[in-house]
Amino acid sequence: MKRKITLKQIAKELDVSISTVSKALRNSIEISEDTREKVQAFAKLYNYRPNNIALSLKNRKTKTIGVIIPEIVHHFFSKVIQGIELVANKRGYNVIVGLSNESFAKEVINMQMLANGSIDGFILSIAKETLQQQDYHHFNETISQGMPIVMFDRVIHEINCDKVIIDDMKGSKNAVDKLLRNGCKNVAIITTKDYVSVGRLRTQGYLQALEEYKMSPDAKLILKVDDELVSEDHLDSLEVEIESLFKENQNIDGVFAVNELYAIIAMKVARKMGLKIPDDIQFIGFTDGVLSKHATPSLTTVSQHGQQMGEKAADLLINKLENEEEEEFFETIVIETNLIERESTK
Amino acid sequence: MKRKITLKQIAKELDVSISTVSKALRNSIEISEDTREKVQAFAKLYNYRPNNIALSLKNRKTKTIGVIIPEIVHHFFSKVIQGIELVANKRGYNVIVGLSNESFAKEVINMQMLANGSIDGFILSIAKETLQQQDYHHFNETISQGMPIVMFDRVIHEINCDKVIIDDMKGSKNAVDKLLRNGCKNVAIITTKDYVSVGRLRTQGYLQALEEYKMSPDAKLILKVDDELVSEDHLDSLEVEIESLFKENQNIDGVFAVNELYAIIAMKVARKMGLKIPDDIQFIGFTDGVLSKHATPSLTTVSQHGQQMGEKAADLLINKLENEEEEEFFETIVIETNLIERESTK
DNA sequence: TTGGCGAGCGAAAACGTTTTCGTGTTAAAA
DNA sequence: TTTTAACACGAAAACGTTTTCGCTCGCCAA
Repeated sequence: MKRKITLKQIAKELDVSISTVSKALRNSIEISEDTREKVQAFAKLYNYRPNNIALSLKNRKTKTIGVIIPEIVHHFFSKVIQGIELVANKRGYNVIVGLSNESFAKEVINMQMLANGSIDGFILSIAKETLQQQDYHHFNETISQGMPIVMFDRVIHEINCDKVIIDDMKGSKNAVDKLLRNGCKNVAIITTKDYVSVGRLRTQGYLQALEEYKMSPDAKLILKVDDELVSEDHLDSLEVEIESLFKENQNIDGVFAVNELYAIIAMKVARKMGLKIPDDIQFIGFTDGVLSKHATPSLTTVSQHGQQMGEKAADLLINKLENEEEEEFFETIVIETNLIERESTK
Repeated sequence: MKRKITLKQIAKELDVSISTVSKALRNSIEISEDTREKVQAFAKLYNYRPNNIALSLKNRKTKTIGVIIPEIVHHFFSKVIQGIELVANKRGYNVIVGLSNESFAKEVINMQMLANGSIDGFILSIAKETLQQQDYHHFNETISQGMPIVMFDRVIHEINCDKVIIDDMKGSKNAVDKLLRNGCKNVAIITTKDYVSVGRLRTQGYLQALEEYKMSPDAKLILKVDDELVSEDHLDSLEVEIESLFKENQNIDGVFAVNELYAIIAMKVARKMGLKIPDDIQFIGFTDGVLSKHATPSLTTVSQHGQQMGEKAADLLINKLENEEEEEFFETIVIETNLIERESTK
């Protein structure tokens, strides 16, 4: 149960000064070859590694980035983390995660826990509650204290920081386009309440596509789901809502859903009602995940490239961290979406 | 772009010593009420928070736990992280994640990165490659340096540390039991190569169940999948293998798979071959996830309670960290599995 | 007057590094 | 012999805390 060995102990054992040991280990030419070899051999024997915390304190940087996401049991977010971790590790950084659980309070607390020196910068996606309350003081405070932030997916454009997003509007427009091109005459959308920015944008894309096809939107075909319903197991009521949407609008022959779960559930309802997919009705979901790929029929989706978003975000952050130039220049990277065609569309 | 304020700066501004500021902020009775109030007001104004790194260095503990898992884009592992994060935060700890990607080298490197003072202890699940190579020196070294480890799910019993596991054998025995009770006469198993301990144990449970029903196992009904095939998109060959399993053994009327993906794919193949689920053939998978719940038909599974595993592991680790008693006493907690019955069984 | 005591505060060490700036020794140059 | 330069190394500061110990008052009792 020996503690980790330190420079001081090595110095004592070898009867030299701490500085000499430090320099010897870093191969300084100041130190004679003799001493260098002796020290290095000893250090190797005892498996010496510099204490990270001490280095962090000295260098005033931790080589760690903090990631705060709304939830982790979620294909998209875990893909993003995978991407972040990939480039972070490649560039010598660690990743520390915090979950907000979509709660404003937890987001604030988590940021405070990390902002006190534990990390060099943040990568985050904003909690729904924060979006709803529109209280962004914690972001601004963090930034004004000199800690860079990169936001992804759910961002606030008014905040001065780097961002990585997808073109939600274009992505969903393309999807709806596809349905219309495939001959759908009555395309419904299953979306979220408007305060979730991505939901709003995806709805706009839907409307744009219709407009381009000279079709006027029908309010009855727009289902705005209250998020409370999606919390884990309250999906039954969502099924009911979708079922009544279908029953009251028998002419629906295409459905675009703003996430894969909604789409999968809608497909289930349709099948239960005896509809044939994709002959009677076609489906496209947003956010490609494991469900879409392995459902039957497999679901055509708009891929968000979560991992790529994570990689870009990490690169953006680390670039900022390692550029001392302080140029107050913020980028917004837009990741291209693409449509992955599967069995749920013709 | 002001830096975070430090004790030293406060001391200078108020023309007192650093010690006075520190004591005043911690409400020491050594300091007069006057001074205390003055200091606290100033600190509040400038939003002072003690620097975490400095505290870590001084206290020789970081209040951070390191988690190393094979992959994160995986329902089970992300559930575990969620559990870890939940109790860690509740008890004042942060969580820093490393991904091994099932690679021995990455596991070792990640552990080294973190073991140099960044964290107080590890929670981990072992990479497949490590299990295969049976090289565990990095675990033993870490432990002998006084850093506690808690292993979960994929563990090595020979290593002296706390563990959180499920009773894989019992879980799968129960599942196969269920199939046999439901009238299945020829139950196949889709499992992994034996070096993955959980795969091996689950296979044993399958054999036990058969034995109890006085049925002799049939080697042709045991499909050991090579993991290479499961890497992302090489699932086609898995489908082919399963298809030939079914074709060559037309009498199969029950399938037990050691993870949900295998089960889902097997169901797909069965359906393609015109079999009715659960009338002609019944399915049970191990590891409950999002796929099982939303597949059609939904899949009966053995739930592993990932979140609970994470919570237990975190509690175990933090207890050890906060108990100075050094009693060299290691626990193994076994989480009960339970069968979640859905549409894929009668 | 002296001694003692408590209140209020500061100096300094410690955590483990890195780095700057000496300093002493030796060998070469003058 | 004296000066100089190179060489090899050590002392100390710094990063931001907390905490122990000691110091200086002022006051009270003897």
